[in-house]
Formats: sequence, C-alpha cells, structure tokens
Amino acid sequence: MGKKRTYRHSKQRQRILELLTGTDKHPTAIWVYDQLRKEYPSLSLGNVYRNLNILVEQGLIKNSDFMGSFERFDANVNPHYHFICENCGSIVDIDMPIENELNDKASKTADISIRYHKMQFYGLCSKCLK
Amino acid sequence: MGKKRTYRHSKQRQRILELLTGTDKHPTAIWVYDQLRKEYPSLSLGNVYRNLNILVEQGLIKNSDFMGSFERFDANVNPHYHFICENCGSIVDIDMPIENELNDKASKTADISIRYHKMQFYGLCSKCLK
DNA sequence: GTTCATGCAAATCGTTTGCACAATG
DNA sequence: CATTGTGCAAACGATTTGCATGAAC
Repeated sequence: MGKKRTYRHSKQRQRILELLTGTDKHPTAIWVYDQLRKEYPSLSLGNVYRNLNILVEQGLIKNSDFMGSFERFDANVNPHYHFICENCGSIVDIDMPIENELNDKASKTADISIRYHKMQFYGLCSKCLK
Repeated sequence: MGKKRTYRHSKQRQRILELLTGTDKHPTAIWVYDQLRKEYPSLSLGNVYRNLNILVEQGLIKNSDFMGSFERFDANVNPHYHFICENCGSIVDIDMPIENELNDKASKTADISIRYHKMQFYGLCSKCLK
C-alpha cells in the first residue's frame, strides 16, 4: 500500500512553479526565495524547499542532481563515463571512448565554446538485474 | 604570483591514495575514513577531507562533482542536455536530440541494463567568450 | 473539522576551519 | 627551525524537520 497524499492549492507553490517555468536559468532554492520574498515578505526558506520537493514529486519540475549528496573520489583521472545503478547506487566506470564529436554538435546549438563533457548512464547493475 | 605550496610526505595521505587506487568503487570521504580508522584509530574525518582535497590539487584523484553544491531546479522536464559555463557558472539547456544509441553502446561494455543517460557540456558561454 | 500548508527555529548532515601540538625535511 | 600535517572541536552552509498556527476542502 503506497502512502496516499493529497495536494491542496497553495498560492506560494503556484508562484514558485510560475517562477520556474518563466525562467531559463536553473534556479537554486535561495534564488526562488529571494524572488518570492518580495511578494510574500513572511515567506520562509524552509517552505520554499518543501514546495520545491512537492513539485518534483508531482513531476512538474526536475531536480538536477548528479550522484547524490556526497562527494565521490576517483583515482581514475582519465576522462571516462560513469554508470550509476538506480537500485543500489553503485558507480561503475564505463570503458568506452569519449564521443568528442558531441562537443562540436552541441557547440552549434548556441553561441558557446565547449571544452569537454561528462556523461552518466543510469539503469541496473549486474547484481541488481538478478 | 601564485601561492607556492610544498607537500610533505604523510603516511595517512599515502594510504588514502592507495585505498582509492585499489578500489573500483567511487568512495566517499566517510568510506575512506571508516577503512583507515582500523589502521589509524585516532584518524579524524577532517583530516581525511583535507588529504582528499590535497590529492585532488595534486591531480592524483578526481572529485566527481556536478553543478556545485546547490540543488538546481528546472521546469523543463523533458530530457535534455546541459551546458555549464566554467567561468560564470550559468547553466543553459542544450537543444539537441538525445543520443539514445549511446545507451546501447555503453550497455555492451558491462553486464548492465541502461535506461537513460545525462550529459553536461563544459566551456564558456557567449557572455564570457567576449 | 480533518488534513495539508506555513513560519519559525532548531536540528541534521556533509564539509571546512581554527587552534595547539606533532611530524617532516 | 620553518613549515606542513594532525586531532579535536567548533563553525559553516545547504537542506530538513518538529511544532503550533492558519488555510483549503
């Protein structure tokens, strides 16, 4: 039995979503907080976090994180891609050549100069496949 | 004039590096700490962090971080790649198709099943190019 | 009126730092 | 002996949570 959860309407959450859909930045919680404090002077940062997480739950926004909240250290200093198991969280180096053409391809989509890229694959590792 | 810095030999740092080169995991600081505490019961976590950062400075290990220490929220929930400016830190969505063949290519390098991938390009944005 | 949303402050968690002492070169 | 490394504890910064009150349905 999944926990049931109902969402009520909230002006603050509504405005947070509007702020996010209205910008091409990738805002942090504090940015949202600073913007919205002008309209709701009593707004609390904790509530911004709560609503951002609810919007993620609802699938209305995405949280761009990477490998979780821990720093990870790697003695393999050569450029390489990573695989992250969605079930157990283990991280594996992927032994395939770097696709440098992607840098050129991506450069052409905007007025930017690209030096390198990082890539992470997500799925299930051998252990978790069984 | 860059600040000069000399590194002395330290058994703890030596062992931290050995631990990292001897594993294919991508350890966190606490993992290293727990391993090494068996050998050095008085070891402090703060010192582990200090040494990990020194090893990164020396280019002997890598710190796999992503977009800095802040969570970033994005109302664009469609899969897309990101560009991150190395100078100003701004994040831009990259408007190019997802390279799904890469999932197959990467799957073949190990016994894993891949559902999707993320990619981040790094370089200079239009503002910082000038 | 039951449940969810809010503000506030305190708590939590990963990481960094100040300090006094020990080890290195 | 000048400088770096260490342990310890406190500080830090981003995020979460407990609690009492207010709003939604």
